[in-house]
Amino acid sequence: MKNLLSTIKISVPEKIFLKDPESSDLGKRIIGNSILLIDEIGFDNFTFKKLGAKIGSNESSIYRYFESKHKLLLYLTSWYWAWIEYQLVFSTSNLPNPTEKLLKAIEVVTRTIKEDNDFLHINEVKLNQIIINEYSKSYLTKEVDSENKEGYFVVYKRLITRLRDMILAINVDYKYASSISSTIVEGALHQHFLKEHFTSITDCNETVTPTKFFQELTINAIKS
Amino acid sequence: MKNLLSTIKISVPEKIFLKDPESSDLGKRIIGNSILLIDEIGFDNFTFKKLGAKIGSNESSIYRYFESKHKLLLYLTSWYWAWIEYQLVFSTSNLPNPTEKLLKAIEVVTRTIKEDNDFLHINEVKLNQIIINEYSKSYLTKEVDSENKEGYFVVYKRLITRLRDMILAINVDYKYASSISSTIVEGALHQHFLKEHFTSITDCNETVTPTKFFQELTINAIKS
DNA sequence: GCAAACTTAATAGTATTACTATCAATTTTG
DNA sequence: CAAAATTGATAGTAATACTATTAAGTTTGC
Repeated sequence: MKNLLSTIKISVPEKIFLKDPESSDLGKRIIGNSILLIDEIGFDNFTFKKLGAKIGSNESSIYRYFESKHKLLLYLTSWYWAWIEYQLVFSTSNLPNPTEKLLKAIEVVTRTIKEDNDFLHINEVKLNQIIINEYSKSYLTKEVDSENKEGYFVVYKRLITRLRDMILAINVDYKYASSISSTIVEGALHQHFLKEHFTSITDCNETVTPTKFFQELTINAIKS
Repeated sequence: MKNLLSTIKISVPEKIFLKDPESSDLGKRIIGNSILLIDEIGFDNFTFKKLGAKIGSNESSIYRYFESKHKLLLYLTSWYWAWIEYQLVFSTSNLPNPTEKLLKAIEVVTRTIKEDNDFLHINEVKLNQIIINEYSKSYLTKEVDSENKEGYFVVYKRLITRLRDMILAINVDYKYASSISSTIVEGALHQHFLKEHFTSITDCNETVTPTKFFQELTINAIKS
């Protein structure tokens, strides 16, 4: 994965940022260090002032890239889902068997991220933690409908749609292909959260993975 | 449901509040109007100052009931899940068939709340909307582990556990009874959110319910 | 019936947040 | 090399999320 990915650029909807953080050194430091800082203190406690201090830059400079910390979160989440989408497309493209394809796709969207080496300035392991802990906050807002119209959630929706199409390729008559796809992606994040904080209401742990759970669940759902 | 429920008191963990809001007229107005206000402007924009203005009382008086707006959200969510738990126990208690019991339980935890009349000062329809839009924010915090230890999430966890036991009563060998239970409850909230805001990634709408989706999903999962 | 205890309201104050605006210094580029 | 763009520094604002104090009103217990 390493070499291939490092040559492509993950594409995030342009309206999310004021100035593309990939276009400068400061921009990359903003992205790279915001991941470290949000992972460390949580999105609620995260401020541009603290980030400025961490990267030896000024609050006002960061505001030239993102108009708010909410937009920065939208950037990070879009980047993450675009990265997952790339892996999904890449790792399923040469599988001829539709069921194998689906199982692989479920693995890609539900697995724990264990290594970070694809992109120099981005720690994918910590970004994955941020997605688990903060993703819901990006859409659970009063502005969700207008932001959805602006296209801030296209990447996420496209990922769910790809998964749905793989399910329909196995069984066109399954009535809940969209709902099960959104349940797999959101549900996997939730199971990862539960195994870290509410162990009594999940079966997932170091040995039992959300991947296995959702693979079985999906196969049983669509094959009957 | 009406008469029976209005005579009982929904019990919320005591540590959540400084002074029991059920114990005074002001307390009830705080609860009742916070539901209306949070539903109207969203939890992020909600402040005790605005609530004070709405109920013709003072910010500082509200702080004597709850030490923060976060604690108030924990109160509302605990109250909601305790209310759902009551309905679950009550409406399944006299069903002899374990599968019928489970299907009824899934219905109770996934259905849309349509009427509010059980409790005088609480609008259950709007409270349900708050749970859909804000529940995740109550636990997606850096304080989740210490607050979990304090018992702030016991009601929710007990509800999931009850559902799990009904699944195990049908099939003791099903390996993911806890995970599917937590997926049903969290997933249903998510599907309700999607049908309001991201219609392209759900099959649920006015005619297709999350209830039917999760009932089928669960039956297929545990019976194979 | 009245004092003590408690509850509520009003006011003021604090540190922090989430920005915006301005201007100067530095770097890039055409 | 001059113009344009980028960054840094400083200052300022309205709002947030509280805490503290005091006074007025209400409830209660003997």
